[in-house]
Amino acid sequence: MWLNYIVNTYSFMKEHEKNTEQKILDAAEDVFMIKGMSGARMQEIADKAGINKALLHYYYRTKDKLFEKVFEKAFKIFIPKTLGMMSSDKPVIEKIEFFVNNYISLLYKHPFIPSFVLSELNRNPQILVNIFEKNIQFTENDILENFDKQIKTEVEAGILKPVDARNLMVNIIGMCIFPIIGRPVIQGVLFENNKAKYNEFLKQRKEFVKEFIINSIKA
Amino acid sequence: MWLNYIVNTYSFMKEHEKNTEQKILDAAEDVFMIKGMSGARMQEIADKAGINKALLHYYYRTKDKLFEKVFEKAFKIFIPKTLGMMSSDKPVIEKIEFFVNNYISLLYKHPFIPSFVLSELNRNPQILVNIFEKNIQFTENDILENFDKQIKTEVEAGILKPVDARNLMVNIIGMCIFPIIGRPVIQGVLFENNKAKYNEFLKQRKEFVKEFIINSIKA
DNA sequence: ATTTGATTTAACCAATTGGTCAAATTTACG
DNA sequence: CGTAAATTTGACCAATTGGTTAAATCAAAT
Repeated sequence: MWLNYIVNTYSFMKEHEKNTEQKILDAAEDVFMIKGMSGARMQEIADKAGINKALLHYYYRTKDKLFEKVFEKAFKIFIPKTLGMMSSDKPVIEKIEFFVNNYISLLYKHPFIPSFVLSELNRNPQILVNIFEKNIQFTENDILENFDKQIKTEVEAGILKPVDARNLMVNIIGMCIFPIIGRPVIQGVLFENNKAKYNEFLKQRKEFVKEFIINSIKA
Repeated sequence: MWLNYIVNTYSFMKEHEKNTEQKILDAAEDVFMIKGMSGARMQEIADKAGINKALLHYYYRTKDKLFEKVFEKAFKIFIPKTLGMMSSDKPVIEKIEFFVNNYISLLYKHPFIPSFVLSELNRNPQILVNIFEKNIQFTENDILENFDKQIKTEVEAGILKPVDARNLMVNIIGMCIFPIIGRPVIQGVLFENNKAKYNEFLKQRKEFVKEFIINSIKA
């Protein structure tokens, strides 16, 4: 359709109106996210995109290249946003409240990404190195260093108990991410496989986690 | 070798002394754990076990049956032990200290199981239902209910702040498990991909996590 | 209308994969 | 020993998989 180049500019367009490249990427995301790299089939991606398998290879030459695109997109949704949530000049407690709110919302919006990214990364940690090489200057170390100093300042000001920044970060992310990654186990073992109960559980997590952290580190 | 049935009884035996069935199971564990169900190759398992591929199918008829055995073993190492650590009549704080110590040790001993189990479970949650059907009466609900009551008692006794048992469990497990599941990201982003620094980090986690939890829930 | 370049398709291919089978070898046992 | 059962092997197969190719279609500029 010759109108494509106009229509494609807008996000309210429906499936058949998108250009092929985007349709492929969306389909690939769906399939890779659930089946993983080795479980995904090029034919299934083609079917879901409503195109021919040869066309898939016309746009993204190999499975690996397509996978790389999908993985990198998923990875970039999380890591930079995660670190971004930590960089502001709010006091630590407020920063943590902000972080937990936004991070859990992000997880709720993309529930399949964490399991996908972490399991593929466990299977092939080399992917990370490639991403690092491509995106030369990640400022994550500055952010961490900054957070560390801020904590120390507030400890001396008598606002916080002494606490290691890295350990704290791992605690926070672990508490947020585990209910998502471990959904099948949690829903099965803790909630008798009741989907509604699990969702209800998720809804009250934000408040519980925030209170739990603050109780622990407030002086 | 006709001595096999004697030799195999003991655990100090070397690879070539084990019986074929066990050699296969060990090899399958190695391969499935790292490559996952769809990434694993029967040929690789056979090679690693030092046997013929046909022999693999002689002992475990299909890939699915072999996978099921490996998965169930991995799953059973964690879930029952995890719940077991919660069932004692120690006071809550002591119970949590005991749990964190033992759970992190367990994770340290089997670092590939959590990622393997959770990612396969995310890809096919049905597996859980099958396991539940096989092992009819899991007593996890009693244990949870018990833990909940115990907390309420200690809250009324002024020992603990009010805290929901399920949320607390998810927090504890999340904090313990995330450093293992997220190893590539943590090592890469937090520790400049330095293996030694990551290991050092793991070593001090027990103390940090215990203190973090207790600080949070102690009245 | 013709040409040019980008897009799309159907048919095909070589390699891999899970799985089988009949024959050979080894083990257990009378 | 001899023989029956269990174990092990090499050769093989059908299906699947990622990927290719040449031809067809389409959009747009001359």
